[in-house]
Amino acid sequence: MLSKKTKYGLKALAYLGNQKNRKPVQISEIAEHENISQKFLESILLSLRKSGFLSSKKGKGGGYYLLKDPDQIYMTDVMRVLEGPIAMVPCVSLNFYESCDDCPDERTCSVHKLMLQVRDSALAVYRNNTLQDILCNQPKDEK
Amino acid sequence: MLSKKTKYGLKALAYLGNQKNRKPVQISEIAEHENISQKFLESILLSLRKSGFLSSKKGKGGGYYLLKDPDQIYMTDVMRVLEGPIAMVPCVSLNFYESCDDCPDERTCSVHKLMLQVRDSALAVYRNNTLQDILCNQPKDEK
DNA sequence: TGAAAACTCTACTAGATAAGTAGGGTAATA
DNA sequence: TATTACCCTACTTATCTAGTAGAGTTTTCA
Repeated sequence: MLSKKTKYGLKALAYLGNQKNRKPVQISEIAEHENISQKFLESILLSLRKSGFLSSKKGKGGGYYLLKDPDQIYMTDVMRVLEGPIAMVPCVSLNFYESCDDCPDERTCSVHKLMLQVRDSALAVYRNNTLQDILCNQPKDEK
Repeated sequence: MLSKKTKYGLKALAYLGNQKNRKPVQISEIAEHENISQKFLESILLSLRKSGFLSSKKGKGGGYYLLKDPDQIYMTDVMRVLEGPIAMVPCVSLNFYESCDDCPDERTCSVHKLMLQVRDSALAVYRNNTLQDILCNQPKDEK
């Protein structure tokens, strides 16, 4: 299952991506618009900021804004920060590899064989989508 | 993450699939060979039996055995029984659909848009794999 | 027949994780 | 300089996972 953290994080990113300009948007505005607990959203935006997707401005008129254009923000990176490993088992993870302590040989492991394919297919989707691709306001000037 | 239940269930199915004949195999044998707690495995095999993948024989010389040939056991069905919905959010689930209470419109939801693709890609993998495909002893007579 | 082998079922539990809550602190801006 | 709004830590509640415990039932073989 997708965690609420990931779900809310994606929605917040999309909300920021849908802004006409890159003026800071207050947490309270995002929280209200997307039906998210404000305090919970704070912690999520914080981790997105620490990972380099967002920046923030303090004081009156402050808030969060995207650091990059939506078409430069890949879902692969977003998902790894919000949800963690893309693989369903550590023994097929690219970035978080760990061997299974109960499995004598990965090469003959049925689970490994299946999960490797699942990981590759998920990865293909995430690599093929940027934030731009999942916005509702698609730009009119398509390439 | 893949639950241990699913992992063990897949391993047990693969173990049975790798048997030369379809004689019943004892729980204890599977548990020992695959490093699984016997009691936990019991409950997993029970649910696989109730779902029609396995049958069991009681008494001396009893055990579990596959009801169908490995190439007739689809991962789509196995995963749904062991792990539950294949979709990462209920609003894109084929068999366990539920609308999100916090989302005003699925058609403009970024999360929906992305997770729909993820579901489809995972589904494609599971539909394309039977138990036969993930065994280590592939039959020599390929079609 | 009867005892042992082996599955069946219910109930309980420790530990981890998710999802939030609470509340004070700090920095920036009008 | 007061207000706005981000920043951070600690705590809590609920749910789920991965078992554990133990008694019960059925079947088979000697």
